[in-house]
Amino acid sequence: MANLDAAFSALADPTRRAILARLALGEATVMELVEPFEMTQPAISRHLKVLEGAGLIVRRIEGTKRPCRLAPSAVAEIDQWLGMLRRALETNYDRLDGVLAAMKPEK
Amino acid sequence: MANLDAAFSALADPTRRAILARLALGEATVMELVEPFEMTQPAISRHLKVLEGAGLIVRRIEGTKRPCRLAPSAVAEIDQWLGMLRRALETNYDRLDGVLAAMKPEK
DNA sequence: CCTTTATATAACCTATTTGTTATATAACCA
DNA sequence: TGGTTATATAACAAATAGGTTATATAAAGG
Repeated sequence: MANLDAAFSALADPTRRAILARLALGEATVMELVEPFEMTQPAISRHLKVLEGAGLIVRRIEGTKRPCRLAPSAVAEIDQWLGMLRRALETNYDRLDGVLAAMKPEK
Repeated sequence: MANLDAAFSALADPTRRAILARLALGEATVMELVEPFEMTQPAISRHLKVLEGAGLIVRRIEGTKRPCRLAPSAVAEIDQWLGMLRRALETNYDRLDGVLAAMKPEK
């Protein structure tokens, strides 16, 4: 699952998560994404490359601009993997509940 | 959200995801976790430290052993953040559906 | 006690990440 | 056509990650 590597790794950076949060509000150009950060344009361009590589965003070409927006594919894959963890945790909790329930009468 | 940094970053490594998948089946000691990998024990110990730091696992002390198991906290936080993305994507899709629906009659 | 077993830590190396500045490209506009 | 705007890329530095081997620690077991 090389894609999960890229997706989780992309999400590990707070700047990139902030970019995704911004894109959740709608499409934005590179300069619009640069504006809120205290960071140079090349730095943001590279973050965008990482996000695109991870399948988290897609870009159109519109004259000299490259508007970005969220892509659905990667999120689904991440959700699926986390689902495994979530189910395991629920199971463990159920088991723990069982243990606690069994202990109660003895007390 | 420094915790999300650590959690996503921890999940970005395939060895660590494999460890979590193993722990989803139940508690395991360090040596039990080392066994399936072609990697030294110190390497796995460090992966465990990263997972613990991210709040993804917890450890007991049992004599000389340190059995690990999944911890719930971090997964919930990740889910919450991804939920934001998920909702945004659904909204965009709805919007796209609307656009397509509006286009149909014109064709 | 001494040895073995389970785990952690230190020192080290290499590759990758993340920022920078400088520069290239390519569309737009006057 | 010549200047401006939007974006990408290259070259570089500093920090971090992820592995190794060697060694420390501490409980277990003869």
